[in-house]
Parts: sequence; structure tokens; C-alpha cells
Amino acid sequence: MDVTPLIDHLNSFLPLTEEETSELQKRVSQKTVKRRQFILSSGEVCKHYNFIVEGCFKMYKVDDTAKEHNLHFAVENQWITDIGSFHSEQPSQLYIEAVEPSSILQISKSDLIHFYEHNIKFNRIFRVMVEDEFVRLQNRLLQTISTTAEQRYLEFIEQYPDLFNRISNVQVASYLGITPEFLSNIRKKLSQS
Amino acid sequence: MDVTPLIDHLNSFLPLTEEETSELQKRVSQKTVKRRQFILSSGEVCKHYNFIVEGCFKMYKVDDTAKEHNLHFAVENQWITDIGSFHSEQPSQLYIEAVEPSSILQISKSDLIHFYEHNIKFNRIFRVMVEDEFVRLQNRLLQTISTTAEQRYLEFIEQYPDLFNRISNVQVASYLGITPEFLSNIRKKLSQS
DNA sequence: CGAAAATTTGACATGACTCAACTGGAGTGG
DNA sequence: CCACTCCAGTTGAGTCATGTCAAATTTTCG
Repeated sequence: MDVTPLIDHLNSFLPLTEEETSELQKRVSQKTVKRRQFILSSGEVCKHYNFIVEGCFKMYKVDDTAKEHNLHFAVENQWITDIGSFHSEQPSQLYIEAVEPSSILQISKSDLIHFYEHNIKFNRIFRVMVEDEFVRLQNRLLQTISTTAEQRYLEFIEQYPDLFNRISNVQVASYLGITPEFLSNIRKKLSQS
Repeated sequence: MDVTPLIDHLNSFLPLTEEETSELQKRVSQKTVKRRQFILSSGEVCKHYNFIVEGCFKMYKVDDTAKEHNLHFAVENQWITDIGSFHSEQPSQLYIEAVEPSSILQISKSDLIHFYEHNIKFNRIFRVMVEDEFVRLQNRLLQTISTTAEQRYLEFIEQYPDLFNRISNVQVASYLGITPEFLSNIRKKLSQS
């Protein structure tokens, strides 16, 4: 098992000592995930913080008319977790599904708590990580309540050009909060002008 | 200056010792804010974490057509801060304005860093606080991309009955991402059924 | 009281959804 | 290698959700 990508990622927040690194190595487990496989299903408690080594995931809710609503995409060197369910230990209402064949590193809650209690760095790293995600989410919400679908699409392409090539337009539409048909309209209109 | 409300609030996350309490007392400053007064304006760097002792604030963006878009309301015993600007020390694009005559307690960045570095509890408390806010924001985004304005209005009333009585419908509309006129339509329709 | 802001109303315009049909790859099994 | 299926993507017609603008009315607060 190679935890290098995770170590590198954490080092980018705060440098870790060798001891911390080896401690981490002991408490992380590796998992290979096939395309379309779930690492969290609605109704389950989210038991892990998931760090993506390779691949791509989506996190979404399914509403009562069976439509998917995408909250988040994540690729290599990012985390994907239902933080609410993870901390409250209540059933999640979300799914986390692999969009591509993937490889992840998982940390369980008890192990994360171990790090929180024995090492000030981890509190700090995870606080900063959540703050960064919070800011991103806040900007997206602001955009969602203040702009039109076309603008949101354009900004999405600009902000995540990599993602844009890896996921279907159905997924993008769901992320933007519109129907695939309407996204198709927008794309047509944009290609004509 | 009475910091009791803040102490109580922090104690609800993790109990503080007397020493921590008195340390906090030294590093917090009190401020009285009039209705319509700003504690943050677009273009400024957000220099404080603001804890509300009394009153109510809104945080919003003004777009290029001069319309306000409300990101957040906060009342007694809650925090209101542009976390992004606070940590990056970049100019904020947001305003934080008192909706009522208010009283707040402020912690500057250097003081917060002092707590982070000298006391593991504060990292922990602020990590948990941001996580909670993150979950709230995530649910709101999910709701925004998956439901109609009428549903969002009904859920808003249900979730924040207190707030609902303290702020104008113009503000609520801006929070829900719709125009005041359309909110007026919704309210009329609901009162008829 | 008086000014400013909030709320309501209605006519009209545009954004966005629904449904159904069609097109065109990307696998898959024979 | 072909025929087949299965999705993703597109198209268009009709409908509903929401926005714009302007004006009248009511409320709020200094």
C-alpha cells in the first residue's frame, strides 16, 4: 500500500514528522473501487474520510422523484465524505459513487479521533481543510442564488476544465441544478454565438 | 464588558478552564453596532471573528446590477465572519450589516492564532464549529438546486421561525434567491390555500 | 408627522422544465 | 466483424416557474 499521495497532501498543509507519517501509515486502509460502485449509500452511516488516490467520485442525493442532485465531484488528491453523517453517526441521505475505476485511502472515525487527541497538527489540518471547502461551497451557493444557469455553466467550465472532460453532461446538469435537456439548449446557444 | 455569552457558547463545545476563560477575556473586544451599520464592507479585509451577543446581522454580496444576495443571517450566540477573507487576508466581496441595533464580541486574527497555537481546545472548537456550518451550507445548497422557491420558503419558515419575524421579506427573498415580487406571489398563493 | 423602505398588484417577458421522439456513439455477445 | 442494446445527447412543442418594470399602498422608524 502506497500512502505517499496522502502524505504529500497533508504535508502541503503542515509538514509531518517521520513518526507521524508512520503512525498514519498504520491507520489508513486502501480500497480499490470499480466504476459505478458505491462507497456510501443513502441510509448508511458514513464511516470513513475518503482520500482519492486515483479516479473520480460524485456525491449526490436522490429525491422522491428518483432524480439525482449532485453536491460534489472529487478527483485525485481530494477528499470525499459526508461530513454530517460522519460526525453525527446518523444515516446519510447521500450516495458516493465512483465515476471511474478508482483507488482510495480510508481513515475511520476512531482513527481520526486518535489523531485529533494525540496530535495538535491534525486538528489544525482538518480545520483548515474544512474551512477551504466551506469557502468553496459558500461561493458556489452565492453563484447559485445570484446567477443564471448559463453563467453557472460557463464558470463551471472555467473553474474545473479537467473535470469537464471526465464527466457526462448529465452529471454537470445535475451539479448546476438544471435538467440535461436545458443544458443541451445552453450548449447549443453558446456554440452558435 | 461581559463575555459570559461567548464563554457559555464555547463551553457548549468543550468546557474551558478558568485560566482559558480569563485569557479569552483579555483578548476579546466589545463593540456596539447601530442598525444598518457595517462591520465589514466589500473591498475590505475581514479582520475579526464576530460573535453576536445581541441583535441580528446579514452577510451579502452586491452584484453588478446593485442587487443584494444574502448568504447568511446570524443572531445572538452565533458567529458571523467572512472566513475566506479572514484567512486569506484578501479583500472581501461581501458586506456584513446590522439588521438590528446590536452588540458583538470580536477576536482578531492574531489573537485567534495565539489560541490555536497555545491551546489544542480552540483548534478543536473552531474545527467543529466550521464543520457544523459546512453541513448547514451543504444542505441549503442541496435544497437550492433540487427544489422550487415555494418549498424553500416553507422550509425556511419552519427551520428559522425566529428569524422570520425579525427580518423583512425583501431579505428573505434575497436569501432564497428570488425577487421580492415573486415571494409576494408565493405568500399570496399560500394564504389563499 | 414625514421620508424611506417594504409590500402588493398586474401585465408582460424570459428562464427552465416536461415529455416524447430521434440520433449517434460505446460496449457486448454471437 | 456485425447486429444489438443502452445511454448520452439533441430537438421541438407546450407549459410552468420566475423575473422585469411600473405603480399604488402600507408600514416602519427616525
